Amino acid sequence: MSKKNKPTNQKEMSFIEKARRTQIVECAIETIAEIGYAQASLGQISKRANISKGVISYHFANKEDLLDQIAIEYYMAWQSYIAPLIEAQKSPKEMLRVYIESNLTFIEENRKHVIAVIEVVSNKRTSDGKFRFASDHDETILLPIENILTLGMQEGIFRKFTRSSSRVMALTIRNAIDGFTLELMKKSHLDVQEYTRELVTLFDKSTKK
Amino acid sequence: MSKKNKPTNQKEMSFIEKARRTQIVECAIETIAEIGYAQASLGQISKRANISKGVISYHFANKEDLLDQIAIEYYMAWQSYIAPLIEAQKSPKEMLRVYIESNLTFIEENRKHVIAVIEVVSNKRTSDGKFRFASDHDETILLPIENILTLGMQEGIFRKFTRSSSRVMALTIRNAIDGFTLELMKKSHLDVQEYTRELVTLFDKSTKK
Amino acid sequence: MSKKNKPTNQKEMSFIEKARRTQIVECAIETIAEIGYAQASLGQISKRANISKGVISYHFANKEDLLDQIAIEYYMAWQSYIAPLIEAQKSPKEMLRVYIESNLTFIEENRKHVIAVIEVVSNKRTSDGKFRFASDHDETILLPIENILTLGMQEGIFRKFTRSSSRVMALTIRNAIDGFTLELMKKSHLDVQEYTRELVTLFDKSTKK
Amino acid sequence: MSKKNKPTNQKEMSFIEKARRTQIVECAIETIAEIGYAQASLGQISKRANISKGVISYHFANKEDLLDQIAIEYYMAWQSYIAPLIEAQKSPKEMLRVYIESNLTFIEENRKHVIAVIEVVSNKRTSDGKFRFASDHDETILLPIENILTLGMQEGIFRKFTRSSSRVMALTIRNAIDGFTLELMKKSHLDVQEYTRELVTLFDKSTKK
DNA sequence: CATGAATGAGTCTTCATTCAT
DNA sequence: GATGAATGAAGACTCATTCAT
Repeated sequence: MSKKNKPTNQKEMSFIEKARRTQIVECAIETIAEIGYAQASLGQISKRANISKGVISYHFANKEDLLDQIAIEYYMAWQSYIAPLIEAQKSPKEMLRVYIESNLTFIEENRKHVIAVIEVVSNKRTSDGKFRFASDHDETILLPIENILTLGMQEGIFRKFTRSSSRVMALTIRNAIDGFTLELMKKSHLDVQEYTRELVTLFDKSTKK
Repeated sequence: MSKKNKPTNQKEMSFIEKARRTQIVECAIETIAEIGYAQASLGQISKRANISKGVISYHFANKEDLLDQIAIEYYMAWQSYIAPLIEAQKSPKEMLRVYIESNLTFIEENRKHVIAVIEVVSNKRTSDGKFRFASDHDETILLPIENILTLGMQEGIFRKFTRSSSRVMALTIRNAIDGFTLELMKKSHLDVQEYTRELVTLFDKSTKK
Repeated sequence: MSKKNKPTNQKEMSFIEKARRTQIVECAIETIAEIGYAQASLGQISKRANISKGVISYHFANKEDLLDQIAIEYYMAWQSYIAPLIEAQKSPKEMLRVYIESNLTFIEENRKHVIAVIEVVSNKRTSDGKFRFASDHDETILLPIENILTLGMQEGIFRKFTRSSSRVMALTIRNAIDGFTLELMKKSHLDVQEYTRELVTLFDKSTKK
Repeated sequence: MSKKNKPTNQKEMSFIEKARRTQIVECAIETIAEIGYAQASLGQISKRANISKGVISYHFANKEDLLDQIAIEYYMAWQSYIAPLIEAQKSPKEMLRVYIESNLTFIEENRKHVIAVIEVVSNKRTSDGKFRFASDHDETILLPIENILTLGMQEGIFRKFTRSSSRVMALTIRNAIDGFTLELMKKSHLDVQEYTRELVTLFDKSTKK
């Protein structure tokens, strides 16, 4: 069955098929993290995977399909790691702290994957030059943060946020987290604990009443 | 005389030479901003400049040279716009406010250039896969912010910052500013005034004693 | 036992084997007729047959073997449809009329198969670039027509034909019939009755004394 | 200037550009005639032209553009050879004779080109599997023949033709001529004079009153 | 100075074929 | 018998770079 028509339909995939795809995606992540998006050709990826170039084409409709998968898998792993930790918190303040902590922990433990996702996402444009993922990002990434802010405001713990100011706040938090990834790329011996503590303090202060 | 040996030595360039280079750099910026780093081939750039592909090769040692120039020119323009405004301020608090304000203003007025620089910098790696600009970034971009923070701390206006916490603070401020660019790419009708106000408030609170 | 050694030896084939081959050949015909010779990969054919690509390789020595089979089966079906109708005629004039009529009828009823055969035959070359089927064509396709012409000449019904002129006549008749197929491909609503009548008239006149 | 936007706009082409294109088109013709449409890759063509593969891509937007050019150039050469000869004739009967004669002569003198055109045209399909050139063919190739037939009928020299019967007649004439090309491919020592004479006789009889 | 032309390495993709299960 | 998986060669096309004019 061709992958052309249902590239992401995992329901009908055999176990071995899923394993292969996962392996290839992992190699793609490794490759992008190591040599960068621009240099990460299918040839480079297949070389690292010790497979023939054709295997990738066999399991993925095209390069875009493979690259998308990197983002999709990452998002799912991220989601299932972060969400329960947040939900376990009672106060918005704790939620925000845990959001920052868990994100940084997740990033540290999945360095290469995060790097690869960032490269893929930031290089992804539609044929008319517009960015893809733009609208997705707001709904799936920012909204949860904004919800925490709104909750904190309603409970009287956080300062007052308008629509627009909670959006800027959420963006800044997210940018701080994403920026941490880049910092981690440059300095692999970064003290994550400390970085986390500082960010928590910073946003604790900036959200306080 | 070929540019091979002295690609960035502007001293010996004739006026016409400089003009040509500037024109090409501008077209490169335009091109990258419009269609993205990956699609911005020398062919595309020369097409937008209405010149032959060879001209670029004549004036720049290679593509990398051209791309670097985008970052260099941007940094210089940025520097000469921001620096005097900061220096005109008396208190660290005002400096920080002006830093944020002037950066956002500068970005809004140079959208395409900023976008291009971000694409170039984030895709630039050395042949062994490491990021270039990494060390530059700390000294030229972060240090000035850290200096403001240190000053504010010494004057007793800002809270206490350790080496590491002022670094995280500076990074977060910078990430907020850079992130604003991306937001501006996605939503061109963004209210810059408002965004600026929110960021100033946010970092005012987070640096306060 | 692999088909490698006796790809066309139908004697030793089991019933199921024959059925499978027939099914695959039919799908190949369908595919070529629909998307053209160049696009008709084994993948496309197997997709239409709802079988795996490997099955084709299992039942046919190679792609060429499968393609040849299309021509062979067609020729046999054509032969057994046409021959008895011709033989049932008494006069050469009637034979010619029936030849034309029966060919056009056969073509109309086997559109896809004819199209596929034409595509296969016209794209088939030996490794040194020469056409295959070239010599076959003369003996199996043209000779029967020439025989009718000779007969008609001997009986004094047709005009005089030399070796060479009966060959040209036969070729022209055959070209008219094959050309009808192409016309049918372009205009599926062609009035076959009418087309037949015109051709019969045309060649009736051109063979008359 | 990219060939993408104006692949066939010959007005703006320099002399040297036209020469190169012509040379490449000629090599493409040679290649297709020799090894067939399916085997005629850009690599094969460039090899025969003793140029790098990239040169073809430089001068033609894509393979289709090159292949189309073969047909276009042929049609123009054919047109300018045939048309004046026909127009010089006074009676429809002579026109038909000259049409057949000049076509066969032209084909003999441009064997390879004709072969290439036939292969290109017969393999050309749109993305949905339909033939291209189909509608063109009727207007540019068949109409002129039909006009001769109509004229002959009006002058009382030819037998009566309805819309549909003149179409079939024209098709048959054209098929005879195109079929001659295939015959010439198979038997290069064909006596063209004789073939021509036979065809003229054949269609003379079949159009007579 | 500028250009058009050419190159050749490299990109993604397709495909006939093989093979272990 | 049948299949999914894998291969590797070949395909068209892109592009940074070089060079003669």
